[in-house]
Amino acid sequence: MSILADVARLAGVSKSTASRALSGRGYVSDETRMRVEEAASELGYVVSSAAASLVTGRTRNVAVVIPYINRWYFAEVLEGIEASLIRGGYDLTLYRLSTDLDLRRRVFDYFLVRKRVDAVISVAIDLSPHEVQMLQALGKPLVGIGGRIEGIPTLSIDDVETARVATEHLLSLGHTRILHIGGDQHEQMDFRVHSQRYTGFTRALRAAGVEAEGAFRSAEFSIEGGYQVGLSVLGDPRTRPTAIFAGCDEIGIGITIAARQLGISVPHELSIIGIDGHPIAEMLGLTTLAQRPGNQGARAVELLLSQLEHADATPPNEHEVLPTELAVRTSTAAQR
Amino acid sequence: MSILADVARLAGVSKSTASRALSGRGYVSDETRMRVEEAASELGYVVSSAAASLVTGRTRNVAVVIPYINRWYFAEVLEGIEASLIRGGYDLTLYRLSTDLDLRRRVFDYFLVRKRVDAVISVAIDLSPHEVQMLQALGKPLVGIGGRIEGIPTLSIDDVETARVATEHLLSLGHTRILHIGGDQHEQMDFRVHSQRYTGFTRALRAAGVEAEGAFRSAEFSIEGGYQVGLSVLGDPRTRPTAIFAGCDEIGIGITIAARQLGISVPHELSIIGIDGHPIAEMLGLTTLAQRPGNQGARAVELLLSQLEHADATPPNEHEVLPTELAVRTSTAAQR
DNA sequence: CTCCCACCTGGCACCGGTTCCACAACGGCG
DNA sequence: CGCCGTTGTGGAACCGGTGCCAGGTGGGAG
Repeated sequence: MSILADVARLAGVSKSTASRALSGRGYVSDETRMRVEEAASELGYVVSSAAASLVTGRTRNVAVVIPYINRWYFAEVLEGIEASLIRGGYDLTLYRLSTDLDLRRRVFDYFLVRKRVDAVISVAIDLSPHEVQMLQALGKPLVGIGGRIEGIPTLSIDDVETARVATEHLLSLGHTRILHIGGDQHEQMDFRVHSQRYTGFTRALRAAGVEAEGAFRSAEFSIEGGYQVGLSVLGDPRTRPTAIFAGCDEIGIGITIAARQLGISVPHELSIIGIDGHPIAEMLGLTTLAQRPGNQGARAVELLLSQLEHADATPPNEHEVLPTELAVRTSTAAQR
Repeated sequence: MSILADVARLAGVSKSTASRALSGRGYVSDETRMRVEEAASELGYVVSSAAASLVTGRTRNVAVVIPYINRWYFAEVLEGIEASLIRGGYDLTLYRLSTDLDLRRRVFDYFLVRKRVDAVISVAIDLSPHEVQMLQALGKPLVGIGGRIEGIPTLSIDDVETARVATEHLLSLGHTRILHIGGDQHEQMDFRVHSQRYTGFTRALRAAGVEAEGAFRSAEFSIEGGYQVGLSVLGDPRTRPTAIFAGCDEIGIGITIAARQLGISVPHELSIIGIDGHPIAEMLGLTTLAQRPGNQGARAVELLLSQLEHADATPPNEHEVLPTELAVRTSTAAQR
């Protein structure tokens, strides 16, 4: 394991010149630079990032805190973040925060706070003012994905509006017996995504003069969750809705599978719409309001790096609303 | 941002005593330790991991290189790794290696090699001897998941045997027109998982005296991939197989959906078996050979940490075979 | 011709911990 | 009573880079 001093010696220059040559900062003649580079590659030299970050205070490492990995939306966001960071020469340190509050505290108090990371991206986690303040006190830029957080730049889709548009699509097809199968209001994710989508749903119904009472069933935010609730809800033809607005595509997919299993024809007997843009939704012809989680991740990195690269620019502590697009496929049709 | 010297001053002790008190190494009187701890928490002190790892040479950070995030098996492995690492007080730095060879080189040459990580877990990536040697030369313990790698401890299921058992299950039910829908042999993942499962398949057929010629179709390793190939393969009732061995549960799920769509009754007209233990497989009643990817990740961490914690123990450069368990559900039945 | 500036290089202090070593106090044992 | 081992503490040398500053060149402007 060779160190900078070895490289300098082999190249016949001083440590500082070797450092300049390799990092590209400051004046070095082309000839010297080449000699140093040669020496470095001959010795298989690589900088010690610990030493570098000790003196510069920068680690070129970004933390991502995220509640799930094995769910489509989160995995997509993560992939988007990872790809962008690596392209920018940054490492990505992953913290999965479960519902374990104790772990959450540990991650914040112990892991994030050590000067290991330059910045933090939090996905679908509603940071408390105290957590935000703590990270900001450390001078760490912070970007949130999935909902608003006071005082830091965040980005997300407009959940209320997206749900409203989805519901309106069903209403415009003449449906009035519409059921919303969404996430549990109590065990919801941090940003109240569930209740926001529910709000959009009821808002659309009310605007159309349709009764919202009893038009909601909760399900786990997964294909299995949608499937189970789908089976139970679609079983009785007398109480069966003519259209379902699923809180996410995974639920919608589960419902679709349940409907097929029960011999309920989609869209003739039942219309289904979801939110997300999941590839399986496309495969099944599920109408949806598509978002691009990968792009959200990439955008978050972009915001972060711009803060990191020129610290002068005051951070745009704004909430950025990302678009969703209605993709009408074959799971929704006019009410017969 | 307070540093150790501040804490020492506030506690009225020297830097070295403060360091000992906080790290728990060496002699410190209980009373002094308490004073130091108090001072530290009063100042909100946290160690600079850069400074610490500069002198100790340990970073308490493990790299994970993985080809996918948004696939069930990989996400499960990743979750298992993450949970175990955080419990052991280690950070996890994530590198997603796509098929981009250039990126792969960069990750190895540039990212992994900087003294940022203490160890590396490689998931479903067949490291070249050169890559192994490079990491070992840096003294970094290395564990592989998903297949054998010469010279380092690895763990995986026995793909050949698992596929053989799956096929045998179909054979034992009296099926002879069995199709294997698996991954593309050419575009396969690194460990030749696809060809190994194919080998197990043909081996079982041969042992039963069944012709293997033409009994294979390739699909993308995903639900959509299985669905598409399923549609094309199941369309013509005259050439339709009576049983399908899917290369993974995701393919099996896709085939199941395709079969339902075509009105083919499972298991009466078609038996389907997969490999993995995907939750949707369970939901659909898909018979499978279940593995526990999360446990594989946890086990890998265990191997790694034992190497890290007591460097004396020579690494057990062995391949550990993890079990798969036949879970017979409702997608397989005797040939009529 | 002088002055200034852009270019190039080396010396050295520093980042913030860890750890080795020296030293001191104290108790137990022969 | 002297010696030794255990315990407790402080001083100082690191770890391996970065970057400031000083010093030295050479060329163009005044």
